[in-house]
Amino acid sequence: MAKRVAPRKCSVADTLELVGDRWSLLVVRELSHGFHRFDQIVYHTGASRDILAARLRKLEAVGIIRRRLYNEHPPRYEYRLTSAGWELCDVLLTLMKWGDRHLNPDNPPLRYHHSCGEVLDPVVVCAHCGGPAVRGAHSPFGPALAQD
Amino acid sequence: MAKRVAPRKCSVADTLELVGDRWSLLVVRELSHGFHRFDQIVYHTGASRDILAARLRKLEAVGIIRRRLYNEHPPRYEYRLTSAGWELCDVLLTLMKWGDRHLNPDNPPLRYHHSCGEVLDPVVVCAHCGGPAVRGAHSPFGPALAQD
DNA sequence: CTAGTCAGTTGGAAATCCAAACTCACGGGC
DNA sequence: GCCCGTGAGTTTGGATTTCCAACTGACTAG
Repeated sequence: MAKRVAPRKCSVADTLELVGDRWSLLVVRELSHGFHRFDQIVYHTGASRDILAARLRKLEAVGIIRRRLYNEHPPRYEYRLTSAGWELCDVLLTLMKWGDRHLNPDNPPLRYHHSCGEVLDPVVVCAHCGGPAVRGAHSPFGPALAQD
Repeated sequence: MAKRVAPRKCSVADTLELVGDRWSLLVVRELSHGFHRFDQIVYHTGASRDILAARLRKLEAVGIIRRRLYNEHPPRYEYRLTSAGWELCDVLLTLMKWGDRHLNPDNPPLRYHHSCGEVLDPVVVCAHCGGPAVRGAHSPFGPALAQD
């Protein structure tokens, strides 16, 4: 009997397994902005405290954040992005750009200065030629497509 | 009495409101790969049929996909990305890249040829200077930060 | 006439989410 | 000593969402 479903094994799915919920990426956003404490993250994201506690555990378990004791007696922890966590900021930037274009076209709620002096306009390009990634991407290949 | 929470208004949060669940971005992935039909999407994503139906409605309502009748009697629909939907592929590429690096470092399950002839290596850069976006991004500004 | 296709819908159990209250260990003011 | 405030959680009880399998309805192929 044939399998009913065969979810495609792919890195997008694998990554979403870790951060594809309502709050995880917002946690990364807050940490990247320098808010490291539990109550600050609750305040700025709107997540409920129990869910946030669970997400912090999960993100720590998979190596996206690291818990740091900043006070003994009583033990108080704060959270920091690991290098893997910082790399998720690329994802945040593309999400932000999409939202700026399609949901807040008139005044983006948040922008960054870039080290070049301009306001950052993040684009995804091919590392080899510098051309737009999506428009030039074609003919996907790899094990994830073999199963069709 | 001070408000207990004040979720930051930002495009990342707004975008996640639309696609920040377990299945929506996988739907976009499948559509971008040329799978447009309900059963194909069920098969390749693993989403349950009722949830998928609900997500397709939502994605259509917000303008990420478009429903197209391809057969009358019985009415059969297929789904296509709108231009806004295609732009989400940038998000998929950054998610894929992160997953390739951190979850599937040995053999990425999926790659793309790029129009330049190389295998696509997507990077997020500043549109003005071409430098890495994240490393050079600093001093965020805008209404989303005013509330702190 | 039977089996298969296909885009959903339905029903019920299981998991998850949420807001608010509570806990525990402190520090400070009086 | 006693009360209040801070801060990172945990508990609670109820609402919501998700999951899964089975079902529907209108066809088509053999």
